[in-house]
Amino acid sequence: MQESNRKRGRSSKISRDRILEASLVEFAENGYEGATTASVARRVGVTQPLIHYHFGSKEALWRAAVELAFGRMTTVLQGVEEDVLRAEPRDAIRIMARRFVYFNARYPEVARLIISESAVRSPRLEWMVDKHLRPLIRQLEVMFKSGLEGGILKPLPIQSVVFAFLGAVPHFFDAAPLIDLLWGFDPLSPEYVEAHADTLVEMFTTGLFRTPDVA
Amino acid sequence: MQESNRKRGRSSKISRDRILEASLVEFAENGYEGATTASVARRVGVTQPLIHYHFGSKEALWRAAVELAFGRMTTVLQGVEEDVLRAEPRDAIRIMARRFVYFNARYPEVARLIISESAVRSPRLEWMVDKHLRPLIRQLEVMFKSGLEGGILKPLPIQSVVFAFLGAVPHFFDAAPLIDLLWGFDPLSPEYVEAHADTLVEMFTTGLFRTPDVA
DNA sequence: GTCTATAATTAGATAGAC
DNA sequence: GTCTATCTAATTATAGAC
Repeated sequence: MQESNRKRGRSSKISRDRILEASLVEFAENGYEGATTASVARRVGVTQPLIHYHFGSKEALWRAAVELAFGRMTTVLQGVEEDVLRAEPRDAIRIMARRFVYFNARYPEVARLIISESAVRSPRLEWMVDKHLRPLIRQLEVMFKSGLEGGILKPLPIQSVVFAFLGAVPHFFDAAPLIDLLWGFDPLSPEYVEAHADTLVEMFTTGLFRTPDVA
Repeated sequence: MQESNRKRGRSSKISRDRILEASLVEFAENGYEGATTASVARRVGVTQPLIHYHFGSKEALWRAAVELAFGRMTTVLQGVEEDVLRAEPRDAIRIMARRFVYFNARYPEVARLIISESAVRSPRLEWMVDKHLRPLIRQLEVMFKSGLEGGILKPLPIQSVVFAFLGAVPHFFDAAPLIDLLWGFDPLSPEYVEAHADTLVEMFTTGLFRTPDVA
């Protein structure tokens, strides 16, 4: 730990980290094309060329931000697996879902960063999928299949289930400004995070209908 | 109807419409900041100043694209209401959900355009919410409440339910390039649209678990 | 490691010819 | 209604001082 000059506007030992952190938010909010290195620099309080000193190019900065995002996500997912082993299968799935909700509440930029790149086929998307997303999804598929074989989950196409979940969970958190305008509350505050976790678990496990209503 | 010179690369009576249509896709794919008027012009095959002739500014073009998007959405939602009146309540909800899936498969840009603006509070977002989104959400709330009072739906917080649904449905379609990279199929093709509708209706009404499993 | 200065490119927007 | 030409501001990136 080097105790030095921080919070002085300009100059700081840890400015590389702060640039990286700010870039994650910037890329998540505006997408790759919409993000600017000048805006990242302004968030941190440094000059724009400093970003090139630390990262070389805008694209390299974006890659570093993606690494940071997926690093956080896999950390959380690995923590989940231990709990899963100890729990009754149905509860294991509930625990996993809740963890994913908490993760997205804590780091709403991560899912948003991924989603912002996913509508256009680009070398960036291909790199992100090959290096980070595909392995993660394969892991999810394994867990889903064991749920199927254990007779716990209905035989539904995993691709639809996965994308429904990946769409449903983070949207509540990364649309915080929209939710504030519509209803005047902050979805990132603890009570709403908890409520969203409860609601999603209920919805995805046993549905919205009161009576089972088997067709 | 003026029958004139179309499909000639440059010059066309209906180029205003084609610019508008292309801008909707451009804004949806890249977000407002990431979108460029030059790119819209290139999509259509006209020059960039022509956009300013027809729409005045980039922001006015964006507003026109939003009007187009919400016009399509409300058209579909009004069509739903007639069916709803004729159907058994539980089926009415299923029909509505299916329609929303079909709509998003047909026009994946609409939801994406909304979502791309919803992470940052801006005058644009405020305008979109006041003029278009709030009325639509209020309509949804009315339907949700009647489902509650009819004893059909579980008493869950509507905000979480709405955003889960608004996140889950379109993501499968606007992430088509990502899905192609992961699994090699096109979610916009009819069989996958149908499968996604089936899966979402099943998930949101009676859940993913095979046995009801009431806690 | 961080700055100032600046080059090269691209953005949104206007003027004016056809 | 559409184009060419062009202005100004903003963008990524580099050079060089401290």
